[in-house]
Amino acid sequence: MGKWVVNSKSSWMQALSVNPWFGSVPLAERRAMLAASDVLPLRPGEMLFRKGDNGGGFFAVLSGALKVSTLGEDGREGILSVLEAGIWFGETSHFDGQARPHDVTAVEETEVLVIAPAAFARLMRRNAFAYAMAVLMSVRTRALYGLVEDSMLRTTSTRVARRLLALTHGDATMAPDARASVAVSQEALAMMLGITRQTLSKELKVMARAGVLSLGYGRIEVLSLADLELCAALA
Amino acid sequence: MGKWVVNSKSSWMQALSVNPWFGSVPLAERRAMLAASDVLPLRPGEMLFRKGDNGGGFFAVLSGALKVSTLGEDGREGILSVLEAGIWFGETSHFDGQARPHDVTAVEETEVLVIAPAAFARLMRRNAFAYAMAVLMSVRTRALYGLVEDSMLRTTSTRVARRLLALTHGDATMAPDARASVAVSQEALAMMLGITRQTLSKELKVMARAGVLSLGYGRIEVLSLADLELCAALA
DNA sequence: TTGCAACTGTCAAAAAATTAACATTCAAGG
DNA sequence: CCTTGAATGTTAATTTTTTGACAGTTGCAA
Repeated sequence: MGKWVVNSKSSWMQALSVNPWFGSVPLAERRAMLAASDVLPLRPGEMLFRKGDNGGGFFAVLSGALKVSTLGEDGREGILSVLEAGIWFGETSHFDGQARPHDVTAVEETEVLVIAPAAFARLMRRNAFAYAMAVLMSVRTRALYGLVEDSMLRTTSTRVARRLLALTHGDATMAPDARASVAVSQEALAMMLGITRQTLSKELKVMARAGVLSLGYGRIEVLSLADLELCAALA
Repeated sequence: MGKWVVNSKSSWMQALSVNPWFGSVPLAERRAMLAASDVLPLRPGEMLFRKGDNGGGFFAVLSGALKVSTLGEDGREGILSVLEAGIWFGETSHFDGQARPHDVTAVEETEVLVIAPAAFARLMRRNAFAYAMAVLMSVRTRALYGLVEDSMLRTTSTRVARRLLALTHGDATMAPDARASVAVSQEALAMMLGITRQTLSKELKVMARAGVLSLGYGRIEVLSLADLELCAALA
């Protein structure tokens, strides 16, 4: 393995370790993970895997972004989450042996780190890695419970605010600091919430008029994080 | 440890092993789990833990049933799942160190097996146990993804059919064979779906008129499992 | 710079769910 | 056997969301 490969792998270590989960994994395991991984480039629109595919690879986003989505019988698309740099995903199928539950598609020029099933199985024999995987899944589980709760007992406006808040924090399993501007179309945000663009537009307008947000073309600026948190908390 | 305790622990082994997940855990781990556990009896309405509680115990239902629920800000209650004999639960908080995300309440006379946090941590040092926990969580994750998808891109009638189907199969993480009769009030079922009793009643009536179900007092009979599966599949 | 595709804003009609109210039916205990 | 609390059945009015339609904007690329 040449110098350059080693160099780039150590720079991934830095970049990936900003993710709180990966950063909390013991260094020895992190090194073992990177040693077992390959890089896969994806063009915008290219699918990493499809719903129903078999095989238990485990992935991390090095750069770019992907969407996790499913198509309903009627053709409507639901976006379950957006995977950004630093996020690890795809472990579920390895453990339960079932097919992949959704489509995962690059939404821009993207590089993905791949740990092949055999390498993953080998890593799982290390107790610290197995523990780390359990921790990763517990975080995912909690996030999913949140989504289920949202749909069961929160109003549309609250759910909009909560989802926006999640996007400012980087969404998905884990990620750090908040950003003021979210690059997402209203169409896409509506798909994440399982509502129509028109309904979302109306809710966003209300918050914009209240001075919480500013709406742009394909992006939403958060003017007051505190106010947004208030919107997310009240109903 | 006296003869009777040992006897009852071995009978639990039998009873608990009908759960596909627990049954698939290596026997040595199962024995270690039971050796590390205690029994906790609960009266109807008694809470095992509350949303916000701290501590990472791990539990199994020996007999009876519990509900997993949360109260919205407005006081409406959402039932996330029903835990019946053989189901293991409560592992999430152990791994992410966060507070319990919901209330868990006995709905009838219930016995719960408890593995205390310290014992759980000890078990986690065994690789086979850690692997088993990862498998358990992967199943839970998949079930949760299903719920999220349902709320995003399925019609109410389909969701009713799917939830009923889940109940006939024992619901929750895992459980075996289908039963023809589900002992649940329409009120409770509506709470599981996040809809009102009236809306549910209307949907059930439609299916009853179609000969798929028969509605009783506090129970729903599935007349044709095949037809119910059809209802669950079409929209 | 012009054309175009993608995105946002808005409206009205239709569909769906909630709220509130009330009658009826069931089953368990006295 | 009868009372009573709990559960179901049903309706009308209201609210919310969807559907479908169309005009106005934006940003990119020819």
